[in-house]
Amino acid sequence: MASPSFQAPKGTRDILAPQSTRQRALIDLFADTVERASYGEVSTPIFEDIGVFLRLGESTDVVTKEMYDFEDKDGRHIALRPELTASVVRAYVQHRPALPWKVWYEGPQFRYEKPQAGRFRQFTQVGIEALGTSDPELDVEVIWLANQFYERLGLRQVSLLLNSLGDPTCRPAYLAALEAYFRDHVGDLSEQSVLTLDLNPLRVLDSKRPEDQAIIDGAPLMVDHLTPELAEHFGQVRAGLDQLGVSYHLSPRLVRGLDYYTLTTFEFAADALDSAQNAVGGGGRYDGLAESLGGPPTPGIGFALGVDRILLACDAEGVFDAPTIDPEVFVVDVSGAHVALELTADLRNHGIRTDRAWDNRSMKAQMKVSDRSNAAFAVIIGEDELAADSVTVRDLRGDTGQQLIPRSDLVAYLQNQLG
RNA sequence: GUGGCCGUAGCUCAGUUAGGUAGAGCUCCGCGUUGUGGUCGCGGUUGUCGCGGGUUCAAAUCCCGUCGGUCACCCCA
Repeated sequence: MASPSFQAPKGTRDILAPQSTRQRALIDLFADTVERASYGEVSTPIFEDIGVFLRLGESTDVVTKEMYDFEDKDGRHIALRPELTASVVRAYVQHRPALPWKVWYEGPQFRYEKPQAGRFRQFTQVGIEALGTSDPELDVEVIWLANQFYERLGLRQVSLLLNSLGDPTCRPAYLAALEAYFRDHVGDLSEQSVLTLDLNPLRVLDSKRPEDQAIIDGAPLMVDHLTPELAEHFGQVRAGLDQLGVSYHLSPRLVRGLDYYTLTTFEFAADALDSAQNAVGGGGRYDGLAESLGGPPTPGIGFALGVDRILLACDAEGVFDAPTIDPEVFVVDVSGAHVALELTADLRNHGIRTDRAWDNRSMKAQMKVSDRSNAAFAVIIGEDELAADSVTVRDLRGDTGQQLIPRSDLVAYLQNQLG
């Protein structure tokens, strides 16, 4: 070990196979799920003008404490994206695609947090956003898609929490009532929650401190303060979910971390995870966001799902194994004539996953490596085979033994054997 | 950001309580087969004991700092 020794920065990880293969398979499954519903992929920059993210809210840690921001060489104030909804809405405002605009995304995001299980400084999310209609059936489609994705992964212990957060016509009155209530009980609240109360009374509802629970349980609820129109919207969302057989728990104290959310709000919790970070997805409406980013008033709804946490949940439930990338065939060449070079190329060109040994090692050593590769067959070339323009194919898994195959028949023979 | 626990070979870990110049299993490499793996037997390689200071005749072991991991709060996906 030489003097400078480096490791991946705090809160970041190198993801090696088979985990990387598994993550890609998860993203492929997500893409398949949402592309069936006509969501197209959108790919936005990993960094943005910091102003894009400042619209997310002044009372959220994601914006105030956790952004990676810096000035570039021309003095632009840049931030690594801490989430993707703002970037997508920025792209919408910039390009003005036809409405409704339905998109999906995947990619890394960055938050300067203290790492713990299921929480990283660089983490991957997949998600969708749909802009351009307030139709409650769109809310249902969005929630159903997330639910569908969890089901296709094989997860069974994911529960959906549902709430409505109102909108600017009715939330201020509710916030005033909520704050007044907490002020009346400020002596019994935890110190943390008193601080939170000054920033955003709504977020006090999210406290997990035991001493706050009794007070939170008695707090006024947003759902009781919705305007008739919004109550109707929420009712239609619930009716739609019922119609599709999507089960959910009404969670009148559910709030979200980012300030842009309105109306329908939801979160998915992995019950198989016993850690504190068991939220594997969340989302909702954000009907004012496009306007705040300089666009026309445009309703929108979407969700983001945490890939790392979903994979932890898959581990906990023992589902969604990594697909294999083991070779089907392993080439052992002791001919001294560099046959492996063209043989592997030939097999790969015919779509057969093929690996080989290196360094001119002994046959014994090469056979050992071929066994370890999990390949089904070893293709062996020595001097005898070379002279006969043939190869020996050895069955490494079954009991077929081995046989001499003419070189010209090899591909067909293997394709037949491999099914 | 606050607090608890942890950091020894590639991996999993013992050794830390009562300081005395580093161990096990697995992996890996070779041999037992002169062209054949998986089982078995034999032999072998690998560590600045996370890093930096300090105490001591002597530190993996005690002290301080630091980096990293982990758990809870917080935050959130």
